[in-house]
Amino acid sequence: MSVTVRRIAHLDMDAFYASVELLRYPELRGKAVVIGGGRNAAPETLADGTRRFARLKDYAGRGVVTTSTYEARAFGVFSAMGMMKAAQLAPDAILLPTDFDSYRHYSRLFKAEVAKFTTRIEDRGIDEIYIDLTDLPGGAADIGARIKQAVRAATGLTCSICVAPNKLLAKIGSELDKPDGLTILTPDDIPSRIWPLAARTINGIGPKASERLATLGINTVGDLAHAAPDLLQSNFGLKYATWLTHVAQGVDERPVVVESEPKSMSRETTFERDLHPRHDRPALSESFTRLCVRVAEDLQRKGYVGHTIGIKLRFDDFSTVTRDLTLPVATSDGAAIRRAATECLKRVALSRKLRLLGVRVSGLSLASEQAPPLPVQAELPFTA
DNA sequence: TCTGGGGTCCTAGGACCC
DNA sequence: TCTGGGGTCCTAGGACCC
Repeated sequence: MSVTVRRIAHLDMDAFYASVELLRYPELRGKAVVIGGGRNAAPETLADGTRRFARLKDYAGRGVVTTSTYEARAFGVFSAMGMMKAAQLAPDAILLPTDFDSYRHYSRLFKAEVAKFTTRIEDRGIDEIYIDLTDLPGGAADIGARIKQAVRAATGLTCSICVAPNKLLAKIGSELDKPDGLTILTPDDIPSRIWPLAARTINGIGPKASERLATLGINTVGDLAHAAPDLLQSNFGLKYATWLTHVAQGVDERPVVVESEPKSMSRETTFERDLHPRHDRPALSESFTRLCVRVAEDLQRKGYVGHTIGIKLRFDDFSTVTRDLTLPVATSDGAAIRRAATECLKRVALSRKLRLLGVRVSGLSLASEQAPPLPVQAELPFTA
């Protein structure tokens, strides 16, 4: 019996959004730069051709940091942090608005470059991919170096790559030598390079699970590797406990998934101020319609219909509720989505101000593969 | 000066069907 | 007259990821 050892790479662009912005504004290289917030953060070009940038301390609003440069991270400013909190830590950091069109452009560029090596690529979002190198000739370090070089030549951007026997280890490894890293991990490296890391660094162990683990005295991956299976099972359930045991040993059999279909599409918005369900009804109603229209446009543009319509509400105390309704026929029509979403809305007690409103369509299928509508069934009379 | 927006997957109870 | 079991769909919530 022979088992093929896979060679899986994880490629992660370094501080991706911030790095794209530095291509456009090279004068910001070496400075603390934070990406986030809205239109008003756009730099202004002065009469002498120099640009004036907004500062983090000028920001007011409810946004979060999307990305920051390594210089800004030195101040403790990281992704997902509230902008107002970030402004306290680094008031003089440069603030730039997010420009998703640019990031998508560079995302396509780097993925196209990697696709010249192999099409065995799993898309993991705008700035990272898994690559199955198993069938490529040559050494892992050599292939990794050539991919990095190609990405850099095509985009001017650096990335970090790890080649490992599976996705779990490759993902962890790509963080180990960031930025511009190239890491090779083998099973022999697990005790020395993986076990010292915080359990939280494993993809799938989030804030809740790591906190729970900490109460059990499990802080590192090594602690997890040596934990009693019974202890894990009684705290996390059989399925998650089994998974924890495997990942601590570096075991992960998940394949690189090259193609997948979307399961849901949604649009949501956080209001600049909390809205009162009655007093602000016109504004809420307009926002609600707009979300339905936008999600309908998304579906139509991508050629999907969905048969479950859902809403999401977040209240001023940050509590969140969802409601959904499954329709007999899948749709991508804005008015139909709005009608179903309105039915969902009727099932929520609106006793608090609203912070967020969202609309989601799930149970997607390709519009082109839809069954033709059923003929209208003649109503059968009751027979005596 | 708390906490975005777009997703996936899992769990769990109840309805409903065979 | 006392209580099957398996399967799937629907709904709500939550953890987690980028």
